[in-house]
Amino acid sequence: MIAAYLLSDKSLGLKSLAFSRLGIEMTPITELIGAGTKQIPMSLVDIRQAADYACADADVTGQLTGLLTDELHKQGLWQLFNDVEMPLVPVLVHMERSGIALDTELLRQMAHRLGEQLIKLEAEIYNCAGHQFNINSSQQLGSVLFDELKLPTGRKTKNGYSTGASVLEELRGSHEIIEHILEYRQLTKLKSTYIDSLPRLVNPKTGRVHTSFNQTRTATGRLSSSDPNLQNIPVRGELGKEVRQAFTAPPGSSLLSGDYSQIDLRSLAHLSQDQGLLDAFNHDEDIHAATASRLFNVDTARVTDDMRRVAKTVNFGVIYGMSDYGLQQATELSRAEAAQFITAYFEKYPGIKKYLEATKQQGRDLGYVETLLGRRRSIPEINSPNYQIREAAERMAINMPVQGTSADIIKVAMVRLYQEMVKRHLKSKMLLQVHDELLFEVPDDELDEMRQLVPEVMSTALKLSIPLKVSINSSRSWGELK
DNA sequence: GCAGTCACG
DNA sequence: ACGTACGTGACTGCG
Repeated sequence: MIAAYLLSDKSLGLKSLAFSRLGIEMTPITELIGAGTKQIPMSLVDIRQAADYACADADVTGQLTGLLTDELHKQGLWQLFNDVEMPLVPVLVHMERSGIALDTELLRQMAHRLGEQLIKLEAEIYNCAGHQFNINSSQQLGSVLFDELKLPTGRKTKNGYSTGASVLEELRGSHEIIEHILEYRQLTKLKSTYIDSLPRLVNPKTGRVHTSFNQTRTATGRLSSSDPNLQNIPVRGELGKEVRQAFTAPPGSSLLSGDYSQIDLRSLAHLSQDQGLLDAFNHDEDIHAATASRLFNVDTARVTDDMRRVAKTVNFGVIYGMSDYGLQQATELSRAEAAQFITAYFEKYPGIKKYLEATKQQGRDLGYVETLLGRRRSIPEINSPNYQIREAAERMAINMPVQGTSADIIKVAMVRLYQEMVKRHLKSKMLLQVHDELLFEVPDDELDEMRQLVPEVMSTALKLSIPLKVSINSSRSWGELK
């Protein structure tokens, strides 16, 4: 763990660490195949040889421990490692081993229904095009839309026309085929990635779906989830919610979720100490409405839905280092209006502007940026002479401390909650983490206690300059949680 | 194995 | 003048 954590790049495994830190060359187990060699799966290796390799692994890991521990101390990262990341390991083990129950019958019904719908959609698309083609091929689709049907071309990719959803959205109304394609894309995505795949992944021994939570994979300190990814289960739209309904609690229990409200903007408020943002959260205001009121110079009560929508986009955009062009693309605004809104935003929140500038400056001076708990991201390209590379690096530098501080917070909450649940001998299980949400399986007789415990621990995980607000919901399925 | 696309926060 | 919002993972097509 210590080696993997310090150098989280996935290409830097034990083998390369052994070489760079200890000068030890570790040879993989290979066999000769023709002219080259091929790695043999461990399951097929002779047991004596496997033992030697296992001992070498343990030996090298032991030798690395001292070196890397020193380095963590020198970089001020020991506390984060020792008090957060290491205690998180058994929590993630528990979550992975627990798995989550899946209503495969519901998914099979959906698969059948969507299959029939897709056949009809295909026919309509072929009819519009005048011939059959592979709708899943963006190359073929681009040729149908832009060469044959002569629709106005938008962005291009390196291999041809872009046919992404944002391009198609702008073509909506110009031809009947566009809407069919958008629907086709949505249905095939959900069907192939979730509805058809998930039932195959139910473990026959446990009858549940078990993900892997990757602790050393991201540049910001977030977790990721893979095989299957349970952090990107659909939620938007009717169909999305229906997929989520297939994630269920067994009889006699419920699923319970604790969600941080606006955690990234709260992280930003704390990091920047911007007075306006702090005040808004301290008064528990609707943050997007509060921003709208400032941007449009109207009372909060007179903020319209449209004004709030723009403010929400700007609030998120700021966390990502958005440009006027980016804001224009994401809204109905013109480029000039978008630029005006960004200027206005920083005038109304001067603390945020100062903070973002200081963060970029730290990146330039030290070569890295950091979160509330000192987690670092190296930003070597922030001094690049190439405008494009440098700007991209600045956006990473702006975003990482915010996203990473939120990750710090929820990780601490997970460790504390798990330890408290063990201490109280609760049978409830922590199942999933989705960046600002924790999902639990809770026996009926523990529901009252967990509904109190989860928000209590989540909201006090770290003490910030503003309250951490947590919403709590329980239901028989993930899709019915609101 | 990469490119394009799209699901999530 | 440049290209254009951060972080992920999975699926399909294609060479």
